[in-house]
Amino acid sequence: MPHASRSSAPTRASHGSVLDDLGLRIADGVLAPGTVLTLAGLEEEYGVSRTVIREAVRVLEAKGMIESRRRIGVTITPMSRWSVLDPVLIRWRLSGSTRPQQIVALTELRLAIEPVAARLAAQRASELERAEIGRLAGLLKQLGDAGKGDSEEYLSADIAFHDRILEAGGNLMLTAIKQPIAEVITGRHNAGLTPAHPLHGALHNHVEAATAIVRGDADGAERHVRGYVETILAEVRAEQ
Amino acid sequence: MPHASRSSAPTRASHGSVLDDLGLRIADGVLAPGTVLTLAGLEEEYGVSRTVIREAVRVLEAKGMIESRRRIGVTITPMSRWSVLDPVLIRWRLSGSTRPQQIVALTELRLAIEPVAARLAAQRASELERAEIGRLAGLLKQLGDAGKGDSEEYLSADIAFHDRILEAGGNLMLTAIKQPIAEVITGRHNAGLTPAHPLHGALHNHVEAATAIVRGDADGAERHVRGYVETILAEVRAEQ
DNA sequence: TTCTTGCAATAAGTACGATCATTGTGGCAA
DNA sequence: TTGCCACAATGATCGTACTTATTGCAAGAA
Repeated sequence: MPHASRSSAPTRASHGSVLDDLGLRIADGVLAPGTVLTLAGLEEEYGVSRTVIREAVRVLEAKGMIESRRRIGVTITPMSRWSVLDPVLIRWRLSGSTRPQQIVALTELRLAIEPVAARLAAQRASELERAEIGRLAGLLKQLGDAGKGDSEEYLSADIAFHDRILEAGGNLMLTAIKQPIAEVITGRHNAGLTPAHPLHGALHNHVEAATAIVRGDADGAERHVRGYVETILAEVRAEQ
Repeated sequence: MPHASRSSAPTRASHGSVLDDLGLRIADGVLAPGTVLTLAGLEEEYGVSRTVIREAVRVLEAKGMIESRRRIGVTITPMSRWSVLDPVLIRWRLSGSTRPQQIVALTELRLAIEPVAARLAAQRASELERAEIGRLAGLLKQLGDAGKGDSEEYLSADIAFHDRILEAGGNLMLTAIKQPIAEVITGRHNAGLTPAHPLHGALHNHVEAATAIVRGDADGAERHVRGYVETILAEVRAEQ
């Protein structure tokens, strides 16, 4: 028996919602790899036209999540072929049941990317960028010392700090993980996982990293950024 | 006057070829950010139906390369919003006029990812994976010493070596860059940029990295992998 | 029995025309 | 000048029809 229609009322923004729902279900494993669907079935299930289903399927296919073959249908592909760095896919996986593992995987990715971005930033950042990174580090320190590590202000300064470093690295491939990182930071903040008084070592590393970037010390920048990402990684691994 | 049709003969595999051509033109800057197209115009230009154009547009939209708005048309978005880690987009950029910059950017990404993957591999790899990595390093050494650094055999062993390390790291987000890396390695090989006698230091680093992974020495693995990626980075920067 | 060949069924791929929905723009009135 | 409103442009969705590739199965040959 086919699934019941998921949208009793005529849905707005069909493409987006179908894509999002399908993507979520696949990313979360509800539709396991190997599962075979048909366009006709999806058409009925979502109560939308062929066009909408096809476009959603094409997008998912472009992300490597499904494979469409004549005479067979639409097959969910094994996770090893997914474009796991795709921002949208990362969001889907962060909102599914595998969120904890995703956060660890993403933090490992941060451990790879951020120190190198910091090194490049120390070499390439403009004066404006250096000043801004220094300013943000000072703000973080000030807020942290004042016991406001769990405030909205700290959160936005934290995100901005990491964003500016990634940007100052001057390599778009390194800045590409900005958004997922911001989402993880925000998620941890909203879950109450960021203490009012940040760990002294981590805060110190932030300030030192900024100082190193400002004065063009590539080794120092890399080392201190690695230092605080390792702190975060230890935390998220412990939380799992 | 609209462009002449690009396909006089009724094209096979319409979706793929339209997507590829459009993606290439955007990635290469032939269609610059800000350029506005219309579905009708594309339909006529490629001589295919709306269905095909729409699906290609959706996929490019999912990659952040274009934005489709009613009453306006389809606009090429600024590069800062592209999903530059998308394997297909990387391939497009590697085959366009910006190939040299892409190779440098990708190698900087390797400098971030591979050492961390090697560290994780030293901690997590299975016995089978360790053995395979050791075997491949031995093969590379043997071929390199024999002056076969420019052979097909060396090329495939080199790619396999890097792939196995990324896989053994056990983090899909780190393995995601396998394919682009392989393409760059292959491209440099085919361009005659890999010498028959590989640089002694680089070869040594490969062997030492493998040894470190085999014996579970995370620091050593990370250090030696970073060593040879830095060598490669210096080379590709010099080639630019 | 076993292998090849061809037919038929299936489901995706492509095409087309109609209609809906949104939104920028220009005109008109206050 | 300002603000409201109607119009038109264009993507979004729909439904249908036709095309093509793939696969399974059956019939026939070896």
